[in-house]
Amino acid sequence: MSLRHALLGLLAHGPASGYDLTRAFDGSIGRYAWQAGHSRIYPELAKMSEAGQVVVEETGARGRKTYALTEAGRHELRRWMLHWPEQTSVRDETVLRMFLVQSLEPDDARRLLEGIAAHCAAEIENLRPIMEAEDAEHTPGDPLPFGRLAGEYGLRQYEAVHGWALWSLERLGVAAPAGRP
Amino acid sequence: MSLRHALLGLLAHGPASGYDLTRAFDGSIGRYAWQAGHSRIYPELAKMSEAGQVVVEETGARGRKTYALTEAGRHELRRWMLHWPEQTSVRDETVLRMFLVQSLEPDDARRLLEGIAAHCAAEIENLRPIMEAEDAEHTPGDPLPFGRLAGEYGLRQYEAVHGWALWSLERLGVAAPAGRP
DNA sequence: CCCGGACATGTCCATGTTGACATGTCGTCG
DNA sequence: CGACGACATGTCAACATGGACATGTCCGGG
Repeated sequence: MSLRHALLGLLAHGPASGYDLTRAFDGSIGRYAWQAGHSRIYPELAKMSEAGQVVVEETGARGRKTYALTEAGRHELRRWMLHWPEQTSVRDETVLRMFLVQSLEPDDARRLLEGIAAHCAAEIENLRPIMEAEDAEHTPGDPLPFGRLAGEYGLRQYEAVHGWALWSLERLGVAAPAGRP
Repeated sequence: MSLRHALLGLLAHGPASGYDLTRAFDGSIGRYAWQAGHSRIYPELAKMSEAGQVVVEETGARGRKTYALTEAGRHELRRWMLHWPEQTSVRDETVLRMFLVQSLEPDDARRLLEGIAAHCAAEIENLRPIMEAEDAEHTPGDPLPFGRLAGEYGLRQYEAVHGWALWSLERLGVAAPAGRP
């Protein structure tokens, strides 16, 4: 049921077409939070329209339909954001792999953790300059660029995983290539 | 397709029945990594058995079937663990909410972030003593208890989210209850 | 000895999701 | 002016999933 809320949330910062929303899911939201292809987005927008949560604000060239939130839609988004259920839905392949590291032979585990650490380090190198550039352009007092919080979240996530991988290597007792007694 | 790998990974540290595996999913793996109920687990075990990745090692009381990994199963688990696809499957309601914080009115966003920070702080309070107790019991040199790495991951995750929520409150300019000029 | 709760396995259906198929338009570059 | 790539929307079949339904067993306490 969360696809609907993802769409409501994306529409909250301005009207968009199904195509625009599809591209949004190609970005970090699809990478870290929730995946969706156009084949689910178009029918869901239609259902949301039926439910009165969005309206077709404008019909443009090539059949483009620009959707906008209604009051009901905004209300439903707010309700969902502020009302967290006890158990939320999670399905994350990456985290699953981390839970299962200990099912590997120590040698494989070491290689995997080293790979994770390297990958995180690379992503951090990649993300940090983007965030810093965004902050440099930003006038204090202005609203933050949409996605700035999400970007920071991603960065801190990578830092946490990086730290975890290094800690795990040490705890597995295979991280001392320089050799200790 | 990852349910299969979750089951293979759980079976890697010892034979278990469908019932045992169901209970494993009630724990932290189901909370942070991958959810599954018994209605999916039993059929999946049957299919895995057909595929030769597991075998019924023992049939006990009450129709209990204890499954064990085969060589093929272990091989498939290893393949999956070491071979990461470019795009992994993610669907996380909590992260989605974090991505959409900026779609709320500033006042709602503040309340939400404060709630997140408080929740994380509570979970950290809860988890840290468990980890410390486990470490105190642990003899250096022995293999780590299964799940120790996962627990550490959860702890660091909460710490990261906690830090992010506080940072976000500050960046939104609503975090100075003591008042600055 | 009987009852309740934990143990234990399964099926079924409505809904959610993925990937392939299908169709057509607009703008631009050669 | 023709081809190509990006824009744009949709459907459908196969598969995954979650929750309800269904069934039966073992064990300990009253």
